Amino acid sequence: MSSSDICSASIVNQQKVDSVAKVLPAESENLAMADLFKALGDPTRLRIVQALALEELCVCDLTALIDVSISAISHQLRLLRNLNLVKFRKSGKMAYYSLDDDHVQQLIHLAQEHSAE
Amino acid sequence: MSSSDICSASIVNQQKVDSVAKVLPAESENLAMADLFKALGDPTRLRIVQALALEELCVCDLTALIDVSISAISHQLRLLRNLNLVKFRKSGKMAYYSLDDDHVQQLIHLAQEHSAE
DNA sequence: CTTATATTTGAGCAATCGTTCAAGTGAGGT
DNA sequence: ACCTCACTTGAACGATTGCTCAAATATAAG
Repeated sequence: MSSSDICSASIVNQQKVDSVAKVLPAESENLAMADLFKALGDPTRLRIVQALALEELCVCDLTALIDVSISAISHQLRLLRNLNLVKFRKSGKMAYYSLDDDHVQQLIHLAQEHSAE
Repeated sequence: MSSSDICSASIVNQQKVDSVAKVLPAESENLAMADLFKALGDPTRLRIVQALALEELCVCDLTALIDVSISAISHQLRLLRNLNLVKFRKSGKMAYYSLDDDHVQQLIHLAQEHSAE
């Protein structure tokens, strides 16, 4: 994008833009927030998180609950783990997953209110 | 996925799974919630929403604020408009955009708290 | 009417995503 | 030891995404 593609300076309210730019979160924080929303932005992952918000479940239980392959569930659980949204404990052959973040339930609750409009 | 891919019934806690399945939101609601999160899950769109949460801005202002082409901003604004997250008014040649949802600011606030951990 | 400016739109393209399949790991059971 | 079961992982695939470019629209001004 070259500067000539930007609207003429007289039209852009530079003062307004500057004051907003000053308050916006830093780039790194913006990316981190987007990653969180992106994680919840897939129906399969959202279902996983919704389920784990209710009870600790093993991969097997989640597969029975969500109509997708065991492998797909496991892949998505790894992604959620990497974002620290989900934690797990091993017991024998099983892996029991549960939520690892207090904010997630509130986020889901708010989203539910929005889509109920 | 065939049924033989699912863990043996004796291991899956069917009672637990059933009770969770009963409480989970319907498929359509799940998709709507995922769409909301997905909209906020892109750094460009998140920046747009963050900026509009502070002030009403025109496409031009947003372009000056976010380093991406006018066209890209406009495309993303249409997506946000379709989800009723953003509204706009026309005044002459300009289009002034602003937030159209009260929950969005709360969502962003929660996400900020999460990523601050 | 012609020109300039702000925005929208459609096509095309590289990059990312979510899935399945097949192979691998690791803890029990026989 | 062997086999089974729960789960993980890597590769490969089609589908979706977000961008740019070019053309279209619309309003204002000369």
